[in-house]
Amino acid sequence: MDTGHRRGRFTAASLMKTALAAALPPGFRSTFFEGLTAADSKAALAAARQERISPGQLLQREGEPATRLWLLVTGRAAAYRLAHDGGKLFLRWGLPGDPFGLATIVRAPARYLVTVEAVQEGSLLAWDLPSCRALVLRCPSLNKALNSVVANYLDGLIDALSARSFQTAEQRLARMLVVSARQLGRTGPEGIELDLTNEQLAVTAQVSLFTATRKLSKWQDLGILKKHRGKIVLRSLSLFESVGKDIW
Amino acid sequence: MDTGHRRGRFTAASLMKTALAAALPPGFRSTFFEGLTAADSKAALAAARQERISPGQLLQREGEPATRLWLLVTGRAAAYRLAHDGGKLFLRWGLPGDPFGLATIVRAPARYLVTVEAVQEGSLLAWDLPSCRALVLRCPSLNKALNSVVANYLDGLIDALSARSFQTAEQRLARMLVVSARQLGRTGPEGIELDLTNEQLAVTAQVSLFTATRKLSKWQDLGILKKHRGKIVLRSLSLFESVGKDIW
DNA sequence: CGACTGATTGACTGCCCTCAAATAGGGTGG
DNA sequence: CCACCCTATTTGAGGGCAGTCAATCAGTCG
Repeated sequence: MDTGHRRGRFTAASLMKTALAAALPPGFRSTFFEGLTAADSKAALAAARQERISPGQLLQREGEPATRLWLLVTGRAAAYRLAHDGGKLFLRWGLPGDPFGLATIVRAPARYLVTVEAVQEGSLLAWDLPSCRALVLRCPSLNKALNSVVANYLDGLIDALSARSFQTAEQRLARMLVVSARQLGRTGPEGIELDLTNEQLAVTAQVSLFTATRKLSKWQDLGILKKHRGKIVLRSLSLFESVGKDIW
Repeated sequence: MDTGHRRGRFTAASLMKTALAAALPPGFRSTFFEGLTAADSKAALAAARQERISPGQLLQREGEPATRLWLLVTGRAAAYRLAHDGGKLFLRWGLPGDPFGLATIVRAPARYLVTVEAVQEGSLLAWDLPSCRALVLRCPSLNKALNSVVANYLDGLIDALSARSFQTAEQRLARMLVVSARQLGRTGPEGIELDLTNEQLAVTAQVSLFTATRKLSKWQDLGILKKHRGKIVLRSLSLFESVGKDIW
């Protein structure tokens, strides 16, 4: 069990004493814990339950009563809303440290706003309803932190709506490449590597699979990116940033 | 000065004693005050400043430092985001009782997320930064209430994005007619009356002015609505509701 | 009776989606 | 190592929704 002494600002020795914390990856950080005292964080961790997740697994379903708050610990998740015909409206990626199920605390009546699905193997940390209530009672500052998180969602959503309304398919694709690269890109020898299939990119950029393929091919011909199966390598972000803006 | 004794749940006699409250329209209600004690509401009112507004006036500008929280008291406002080319991305209507400038409390650093413009004569009630801080200190429950409000914005935004992505121009128009009718419709002798120009409707439904005109004409020919200059009369909401859904 | 703003209609255009069909990568079992 | 399968990807042809542009008509107000 790797408990190496990293200098993550949150993995204080005190936390490492709990059994659960020992199972957390080293260097694990979450906006959710920022603003909580170490003691509060410890208490929160003690009340949480850990769980493994697999690709395709639904972590919460929109419309269902919100009964738990959870944190993605490892892996990747996707938040989307379902269309009536079963289509998926991609909203955002979930990465290690991202909180979900905020509706459990925030809304009344508490119902999940979105559907969240795991897209990689991983694990999460969950609090049931009684634990949530205890948590907010114990930490009033939590509400303010949540406000901030939700406000950021708002901002991102407005951006997405703006993109969908004013930008062309090509611009949305470029924008999504940049956004995704920032979130889930690794720096490799030839540029920024992204584990995304054409289809995933198409869904996230709100573009048909075919136009996504065409634009990617075009960009590959131009030499500003390289593709393999299920993987995209961007030579540089700035090129795509300039396409994503609608300044020209 | 009309101080008739309505049974609005908020216009308690105690509030009416303040000078400002006397200037409030009778029956005035706001989600913002729900969950505040009468004493807190009174204190809040005492700290507020009232202001008149006129059509076209910008009440807040996206990106600018958020320095005040305010409540629309009378009139109508529109919240939108600007595109780079000056185009407007309509987000929602503001009606009497609606709070704005929540970023002042919620975000750090505090910057307005959206631009808000008055579209009718009216008035607002504003709190400056010091008053805001005092208010949240005095009323911790405010944070929870704000959470709820912001979560509702989120929900509405996701719906809008969903509509923009999965629905046709016609469906979006029908949906927007329903949404607008609920918010600013009056019940008249021939149906629900809406003060909207074709252009306003087009902007709110994210449709070009011309397609809006065409669809409205079509619906008028079908006899399910009637138009005058700057005014639309819907015979019944249910017809448009069924168009708005994408069940068929 | 102009002047202005709002509404209408037609013709044209283009982005991007749909559908069909073929190709290629990557893993598996024989 | 090769045959095979399944999935990801590519490419072309065709079509439709809805946007742009231009011109005209119709209320309203001074």
